Amino acid sequence: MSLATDAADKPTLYKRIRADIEKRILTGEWPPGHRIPFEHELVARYGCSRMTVNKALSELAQADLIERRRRAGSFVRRPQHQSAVLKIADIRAEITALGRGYGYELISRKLRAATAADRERLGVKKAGKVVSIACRHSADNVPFAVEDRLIDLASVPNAATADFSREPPGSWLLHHVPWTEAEHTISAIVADDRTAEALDIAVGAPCLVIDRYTWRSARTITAVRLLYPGDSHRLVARFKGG
Amino acid sequence: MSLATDAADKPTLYKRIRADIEKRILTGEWPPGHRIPFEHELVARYGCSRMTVNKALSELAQADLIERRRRAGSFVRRPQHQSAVLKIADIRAEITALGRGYGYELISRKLRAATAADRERLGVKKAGKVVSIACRHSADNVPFAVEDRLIDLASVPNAATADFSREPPGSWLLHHVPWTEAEHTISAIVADDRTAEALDIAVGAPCLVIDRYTWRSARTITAVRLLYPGDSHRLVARFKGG
DNA sequence: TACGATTATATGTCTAGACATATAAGTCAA
DNA sequence: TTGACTTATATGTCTAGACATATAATCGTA
Repeated sequence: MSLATDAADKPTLYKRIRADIEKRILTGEWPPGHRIPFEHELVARYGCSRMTVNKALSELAQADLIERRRRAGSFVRRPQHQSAVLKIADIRAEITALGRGYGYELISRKLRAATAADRERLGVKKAGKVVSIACRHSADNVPFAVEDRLIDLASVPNAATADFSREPPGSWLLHHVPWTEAEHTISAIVADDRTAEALDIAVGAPCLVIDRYTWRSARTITAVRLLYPGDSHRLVARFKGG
Repeated sequence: MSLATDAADKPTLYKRIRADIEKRILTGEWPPGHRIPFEHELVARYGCSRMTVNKALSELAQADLIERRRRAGSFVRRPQHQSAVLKIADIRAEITALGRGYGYELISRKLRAATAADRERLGVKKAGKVVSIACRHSADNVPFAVEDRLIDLASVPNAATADFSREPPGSWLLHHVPWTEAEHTISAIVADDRTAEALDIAVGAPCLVIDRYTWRSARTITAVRLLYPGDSHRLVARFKGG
């Protein structure tokens, strides 16, 4: 029988079933489109109840490894190369995680009625007030990134009185705004005069640009543009698991 | 009772429980760290069995929205701003999705014993054979990206005989290699002479660089570097759900 | 042959229990 | 006060059933 052949750390049964199937998919033994055994077959093979194999298969389905179709069975999905998880850390956390000294400097902070450009950038229609912030992050006193941010006060009223001279707006928002969705756009530019000076790099040096729009259930919260020296900063995105 | 008050499309009970909790987290009513009701409390509230609420909570845990701790309860996790889903499409699919004409051109293909540099790039120790490919993708006859790829023949032996003069190696691999993991590193550079010529842009223009390493259960499959004109190409990463 | 109705079946959801297990919290002794 | 021991409890896993439901396959009819 297949019980307890390698039960060194004794994983639970449904996890073993899940791992067994995952392995066959990973090795290519069961290629995309392959129909994996029916629940009742797995029940027979593992000698357990249907709920147990159902739990294993449900998790595989939730992780997009298999697709389940009523009456037809469960099928291996084709790999989705295009989907990767990108970890864009809070800058302060990122720098301290690297064991380097974090520095922050507020360059400007303005409270104003939203201009047409502001409204377009935030994707809102109604007029309202915004806070515009420019600041700089540094690691061991070397410029790390410059930030240009707009906060919609209609969504985050107490940002009007927050003290951004000490706390970076990203960290402040992280701790004061509950749950958010965000969209990041990544591109590359070359440094103009102002950027080059702020980042202490040469004019014409490559910069990585992250534009991030954050909202909560259709309410825009903030729009931010981050500029990093392109030759020293890298973003890592990992596909599926790990 | 709470049954069927808005059962327009009649979602199942466990899904309704999950949605209810998700909503409270999203709105901030239950902030990060908040302990959500115990299973037995939800059982009482919804008048169902524990397995049903357990299924709802398990899925929320699998989606990283909550954290479950034995004896302590289940807690709302803090939003992970840094985690975003980046969709890096197959280039051909991306271009055709834009409604533009896809063009592909093989620049060079070499089969050789892995050099020390190849081995380092692939992250393998043993000597073996590799295929080195350079090619160019274009949209409506305008250069879209240049690709520089290395395939480990120890992992993908039939890549030795694949015809990459017609089919891009990315598409070929997608259809011939079962399931993979990948890591993407995104950075910015300025175009050197060779890159500028290949992409038909000016020397010194910004380029977005994607380095992708693909493997399957610790076996390296391929390493690829993609160079895009930085001012025209953008990567979009969306955070959590949607 | 084409189409509509029927049937068989695999998954979807749910129950009312059970025992296992990690651990927060309380208890007691050094 | 501190550390070791005990206990209570919430989650983790599992069972042996049940009925619901979507749909592939079959059958019958035009």
